[in-house]
Amino acid sequence: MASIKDVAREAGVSIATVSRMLANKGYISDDTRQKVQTAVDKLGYRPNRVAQRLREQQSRILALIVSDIQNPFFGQLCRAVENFAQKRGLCVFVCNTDEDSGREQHYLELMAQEQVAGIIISPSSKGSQQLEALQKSKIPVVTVDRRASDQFDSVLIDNTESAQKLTLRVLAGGYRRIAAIVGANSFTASERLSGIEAALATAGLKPHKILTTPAFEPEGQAAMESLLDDADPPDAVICSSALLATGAYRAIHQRNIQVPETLGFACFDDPPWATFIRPGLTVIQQPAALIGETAAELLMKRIEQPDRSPSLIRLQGKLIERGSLR
Amino acid sequence: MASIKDVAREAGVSIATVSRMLANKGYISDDTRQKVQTAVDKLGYRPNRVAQRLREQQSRILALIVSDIQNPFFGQLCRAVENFAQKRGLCVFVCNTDEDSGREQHYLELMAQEQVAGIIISPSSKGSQQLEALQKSKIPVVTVDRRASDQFDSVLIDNTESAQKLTLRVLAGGYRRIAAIVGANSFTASERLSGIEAALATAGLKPHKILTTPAFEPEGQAAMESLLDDADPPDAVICSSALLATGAYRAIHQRNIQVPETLGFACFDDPPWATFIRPGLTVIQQPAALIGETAAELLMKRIEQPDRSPSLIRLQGKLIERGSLR
DNA sequence: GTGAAAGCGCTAACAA
DNA sequence: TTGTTAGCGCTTTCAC
Repeated sequence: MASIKDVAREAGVSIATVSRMLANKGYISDDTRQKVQTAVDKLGYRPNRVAQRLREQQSRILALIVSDIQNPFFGQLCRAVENFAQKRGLCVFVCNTDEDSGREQHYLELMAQEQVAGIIISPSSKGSQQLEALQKSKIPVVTVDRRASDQFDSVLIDNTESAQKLTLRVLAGGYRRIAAIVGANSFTASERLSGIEAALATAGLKPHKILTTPAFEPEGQAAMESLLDDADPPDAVICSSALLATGAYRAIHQRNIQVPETLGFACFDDPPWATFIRPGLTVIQQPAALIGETAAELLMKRIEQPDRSPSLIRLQGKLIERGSLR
Repeated sequence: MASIKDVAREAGVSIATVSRMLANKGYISDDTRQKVQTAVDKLGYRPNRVAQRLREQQSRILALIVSDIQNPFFGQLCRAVENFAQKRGLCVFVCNTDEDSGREQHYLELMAQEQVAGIIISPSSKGSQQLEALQKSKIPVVTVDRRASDQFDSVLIDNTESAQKLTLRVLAGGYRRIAAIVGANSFTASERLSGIEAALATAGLKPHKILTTPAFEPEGQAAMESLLDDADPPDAVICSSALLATGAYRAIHQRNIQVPETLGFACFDDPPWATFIRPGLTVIQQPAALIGETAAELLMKRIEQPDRSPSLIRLQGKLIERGSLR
């Protein structure tokens, strides 16, 4: 690969001139500009970003660290971040942690070594280790979907309010024995749960049952099965996330239970099958793309002004009715 | 951020010694090793990968360029590539092209500037521009899902054979007026179409109708609607990809058409809603994770031996029966 | 065993 | 308007 030296030699000028001309900095005579351009074209020269990065101490790389890019929510988020980056000539490292704090740690470390300009992360744990690593390396960080500490910029939805909205809708359907399946050790899930409880309280109710479980599909299915097997089963179930809902709905589906008549069902997130079942799934939809875009913008702001005080942006979850509630 | 200089000063040794010790190269006395380690720990030193990269001329970064990471097939593929990379301490740039050759060009260019170690790409076009760019920059390239030229290593499924297998299954259901909705300008789609035609030919049949359309959801829906509106509608439809099938099924769903009785339906890829509809969707499933892993391995081989002749690896598509065919 | 020094490709301060 | 040069942080010869 041709380097700036080759171009300089070819054009009969110094490397500084080539650099200036390419960066459009300082004055360059039309004649020289011409010569350099010709040399660049002839050699197919491309500036080496690695060298630029080392020299400029500024990387033009963003890191996105999430549990799993296959999760449609994160997929959407990723696209939004990537679109943003693309417009500005940035690149994006995508890292999946599978909610494994070891993997998270590994990537945080790696991204620090890579000198990335900033990190957008959905932190898997509130573990102090991770946090320390983030703080220590002075890399700008924005957390999404979850809040790790008030030291970082964060973009999330109004989980509690959205959960209230959804729960009120369940109550409006006449359901009274309302159970919840919620993710374990999850900031988001606990915010949502408190919204559910608050809404139920306004009707003088308590949750019929609360099942707390790791937020994966099989666990969601198992949880729903145990609810259905109960001597006193619920008449409606709310799941705190798409993966849990997917498993839960599978159980409902397999047992041929009538939704919404026998059982009301609703969840957070908008899984891809939500419109393929009958009736469709009533959900709180997160504005994933907007979250991603907002996070990216916030990150750029922090990169520019490292000392601004951290902000917390809450976006609105949207209730989408499709029929899985009476 | 502490640099190797700081560590050297702190430990009272030269930077060469620190470098050697960290890379575990050459002999180092236990005493020095101790001192360096202490300094490293004290300063929280992390080697700067950007500098390493410039010096070693070897980047430890892989690029993954696909149309859309939100497509579950590419999501799975991405995870497989990322898992592979993670194990080896590599990072992955993820780039989405939306099948836009301008965007593809942009990223190819950018990845060359980034000096990535290799590129895994699902090329959106056979456009010569793109190809040239790939060839010119001597970066190792593996194409997945599609073949751009026999100059590159490729990993894909046996599209034609799989299509035959699926079509024979359709025929076995007693369907005879079999239509196909296939992606336009797509290498993969045309391979699949030829398999469909070949299988039909063995039964002395021709496709009842072939609709060629950009492989997106709305187009799939429109195509299916036009088939259903036809005076002589098909009794079975095969879609060449998940996005088309998603749109197509939406049309079927909205019109309350009986599957598999009134209409047999099958497709390539395994959309997430495949098990949520009744009956489930019969598909040719691509081993996405295996494709990703294989591609990553192939890429590493080429990085190590740039001159080995390009190989084409065909993996088997898997017929999964779920009831959408009689 | 260890250190000095060159150089990866680039930008920017300073000189001319 | 252009060139010379230092130096970003690192690895790797080559001396000692």
